[in-house]
Amino acid sequence: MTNGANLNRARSQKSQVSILEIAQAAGVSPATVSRVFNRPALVREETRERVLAIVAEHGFRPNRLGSSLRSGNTRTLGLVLPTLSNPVFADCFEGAEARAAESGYSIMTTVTHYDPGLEAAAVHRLIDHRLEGLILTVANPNNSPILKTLKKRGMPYVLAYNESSSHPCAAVDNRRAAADMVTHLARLGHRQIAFLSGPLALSDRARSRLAGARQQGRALGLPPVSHLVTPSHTQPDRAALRRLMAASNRPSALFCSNDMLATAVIGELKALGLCVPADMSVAGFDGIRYGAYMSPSLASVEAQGYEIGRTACSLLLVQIDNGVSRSGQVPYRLIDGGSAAAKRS
Amino acid sequence: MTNGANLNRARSQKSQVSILEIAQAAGVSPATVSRVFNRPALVREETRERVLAIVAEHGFRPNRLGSSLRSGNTRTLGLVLPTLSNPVFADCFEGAEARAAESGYSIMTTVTHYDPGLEAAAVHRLIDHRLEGLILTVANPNNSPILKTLKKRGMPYVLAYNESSSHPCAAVDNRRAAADMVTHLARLGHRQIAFLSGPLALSDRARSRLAGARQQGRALGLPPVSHLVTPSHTQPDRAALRRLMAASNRPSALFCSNDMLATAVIGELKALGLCVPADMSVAGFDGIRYGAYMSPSLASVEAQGYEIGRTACSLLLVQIDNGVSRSGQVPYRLIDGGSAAAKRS
DNA sequence: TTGAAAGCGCTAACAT
DNA sequence: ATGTTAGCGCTTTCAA
Repeated sequence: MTNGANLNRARSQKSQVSILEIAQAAGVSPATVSRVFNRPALVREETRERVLAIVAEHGFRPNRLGSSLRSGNTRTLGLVLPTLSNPVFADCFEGAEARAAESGYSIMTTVTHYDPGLEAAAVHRLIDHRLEGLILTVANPNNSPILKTLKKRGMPYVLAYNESSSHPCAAVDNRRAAADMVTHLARLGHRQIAFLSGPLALSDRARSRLAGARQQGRALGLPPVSHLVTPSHTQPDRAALRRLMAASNRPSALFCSNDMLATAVIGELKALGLCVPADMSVAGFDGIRYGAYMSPSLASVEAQGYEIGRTACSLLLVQIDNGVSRSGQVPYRLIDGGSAAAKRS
Repeated sequence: MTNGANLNRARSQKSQVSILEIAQAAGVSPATVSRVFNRPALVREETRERVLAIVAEHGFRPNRLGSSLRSGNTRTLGLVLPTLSNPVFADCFEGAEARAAESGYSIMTTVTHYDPGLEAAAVHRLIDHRLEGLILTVANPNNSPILKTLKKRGMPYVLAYNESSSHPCAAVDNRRAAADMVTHLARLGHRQIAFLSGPLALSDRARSRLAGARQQGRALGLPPVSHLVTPSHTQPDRAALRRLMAASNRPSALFCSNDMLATAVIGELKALGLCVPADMSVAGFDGIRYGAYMSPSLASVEAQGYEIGRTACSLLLVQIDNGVSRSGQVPYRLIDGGSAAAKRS
């Protein structure tokens, strides 16, 4: 450990070219070198070129730490997501990162695995790096200690996927989207529809989608949409699923709160010897690309993660720049996949 | 913009509790407060508690920028991957992040979309943040300007997925794994095997896998394994695929360099009216979880991304600590999926 | 066990 | 158009 520290010091001494050495070599003041990087227009072209020549010669790059400490901006954003294993969040990362890079920002990412305890620790680890803002998906925006902390610290943030009227966010209209899916299932002749999800306390998206599904069920005069809670957000509870299938008023369509769950449900149903969609229609939510390659292809609601990430990042950058915090709604689209088909008697 | 800058200043003034204010409030020197955070054992318990009380009262967290600038360590690692849309890389992120968090490190991630031009720019954006080390997947480690830069700067790094004898890396043995898949296909009765991939120049994994496949083909006395190059690493070239299928010595098995490509190939074959595996066996590489849910399930080689990420991060942390750079091999496992079945005549 | 003082690399006022 | 100076928040000798 001591040894390691020594090595580190040795290493960093090598790269001890600071703005000062560049200034001396170019025969100018450090301030001028700084200007060359930050306000090149203020420097006479000749001087600028002389400085840049020296800079190139040394392979010099200004140390952001010094700059950040002095000027207060780190050009770094934080991204806090439940997981990247779910492609919809991976896409969100890509959208956010692409937008951030366009404005010269880098992104520090962390995942919470839907664990509110981890959420807090992870966010603190990020905040300590003095990020300029945060994009995050929380369990529940109405009761999130983290959001309170951020507000108190005056740290700009935008929610992604979470919908909220009291916080800036980038999301799809989950209620309406879920309602549309129910309408779709009803058109296919389904009346007994069950909604499957993980614990609602850990995902307000699941809650909104369930609410939208139930509301639309009522509006269409269907029997109440039942709700099956599985411990995990991505894996169905085998026993519960079996009970559901054995019930007398067994549903003819399962609407799953996300595509990973829907995919796993289809797998389980097959394992139970049932055929999708002949014995049971299944629909998901998110529109992950793999859904299209499955057979039958997955019926779902496409909520483009890339656009959510990109929008959230744009909103965040505006907020950092102006202090104006707005929300944005991202469009969705029903995917008419083969996993949800006309009901057979 | 000016307005925005003012707002920013107003915001940051609020959080102007520095170690100095804490020191004054606790009646100690700033050095002591610093010790409470970094070497608590050196501080008398009573003093420590007094300081911690004040710290808690103010919700104070030390500014890492100051600390990093002074001490030289940012507790931040960089991660450079081709894309996170491919679940195998998303898993890699999760493995690396989990390991990093265990040691108090945060991760800055960027994606290159297999574009060597982007690669360089992205890495420079990261380096400027004075990361302590980098985990990266490059197009070709033997001829990568970035790796040269890193070496020159003395920045610790570990390759993920890339195999190399001259750079530290965490990867599976791609040649052997591909050879094993060819053996598997041969056992199923296939003799004419084609290998599909994107441009080899952009992925040394594809190159190693092709080499392993060809070598094993020869060893088993099969006809030469042909190679079909598609412009994208994840999407097959429809026309080329059609030509391949129409050829007189048409292969009976397609070995794709990764699962995303394999998935898309299966989709295309279906679109051509062909049945997998009856008309054509298809195998992939990576072992993404969705493969198990497809029907037929995807034959593949599982190379756990999570483990690759985790291993790479462990190796990197050792390197940062000791200066000792080692490589690690991650095990793989053949997945006997239904998409590759016994050859029918 | 604690404090005083210097300075990490940079930029922003202010001065010229 | 450029230089001078001070200091961002912290840690690290060195001294007491």
